[in-house]
Amino acid sequence: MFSQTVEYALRAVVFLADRAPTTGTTDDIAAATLVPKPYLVKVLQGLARAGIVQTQRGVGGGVSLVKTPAELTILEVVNAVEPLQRIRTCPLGLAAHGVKLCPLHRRMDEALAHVEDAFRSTTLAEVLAEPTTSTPLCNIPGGRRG
Amino acid sequence: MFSQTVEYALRAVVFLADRAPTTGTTDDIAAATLVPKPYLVKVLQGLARAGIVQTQRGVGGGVSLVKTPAELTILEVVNAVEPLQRIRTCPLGLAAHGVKLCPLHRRMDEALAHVEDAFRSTTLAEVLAEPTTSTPLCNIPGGRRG
DNA sequence: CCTAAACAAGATGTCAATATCCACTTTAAT
DNA sequence: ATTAAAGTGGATATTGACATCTTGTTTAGG
Repeated sequence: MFSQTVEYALRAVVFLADRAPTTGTTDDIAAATLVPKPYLVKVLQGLARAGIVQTQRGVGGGVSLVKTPAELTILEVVNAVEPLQRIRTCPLGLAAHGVKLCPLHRRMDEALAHVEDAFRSTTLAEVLAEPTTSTPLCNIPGGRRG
Repeated sequence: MFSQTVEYALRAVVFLADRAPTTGTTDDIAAATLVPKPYLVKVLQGLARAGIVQTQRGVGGGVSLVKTPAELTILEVVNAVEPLQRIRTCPLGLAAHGVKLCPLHRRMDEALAHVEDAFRSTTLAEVLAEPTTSTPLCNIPGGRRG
């Protein structure tokens, strides 16, 4: 349902949010998130182009969030790497049929809308602040759950 | 978000539900749903294996629903061709971390759960019965909306 | 200036989803 | 029996997501 790339982007952003406003190197992020580093680099470049993260080259450089975790929503991250595609016109694409969705596609789009809403109303800070009773599940060295 | 195959399967099933319990040939279905026929055939074979549709070979044969539209849910169709994959363990896959999800993946899974619930609680009959004020958007010749 | 750390970017490889093609089997009707 | 409609199943493109490789650019610090 959610692509690998979205999953990877979210992991990276959660990691960065956890140590915000400090920067992390791509090596740090790859190690913590278990994302293949060469691919992680591409994902991070996409996040940088979208203005989600900023990068600093050279010795002591790294990647950091542009916004604070409290200002950044899951939806922004998802849309940065792979825009959540709502159904806006009937996929059958019959021009004569106008823009209103048939009942089937209206239902499917409603499901998408729910996901979109849930993601829009959740900030990274909320994700990090959530009380967790279980053992750590995100591999953040030294993090609250790691 | 939803694959092409799921979209195609749903179109085909909606078409069949609209003319249930009459059968339709793959040519009929392909023409109405605008699904490439050779691929539609594969999708229908999957639906047949999953027990969603039944097929009849030979002259006068075709495809029809096994259940009535009132008994068949969108979720059954979706799961038949591409099971909706809930997140059951943290994708980081760290064995030592048990089975409870971290806050990030719990949120993602909640979104999936909402989609699953919406699909489970919607029958094909409900989709077809829905009042529609717009021009027809599913290309069902002679159908209520076509 | 020189070096090593660290990100950038384009080229390439891999694989599964999507889509098509073709030879075969089943079946109703004549 | 013969024929033509109609589904079956395996082999074969095609495409884009996922992943990797290699070379280049930026930058802090000595």
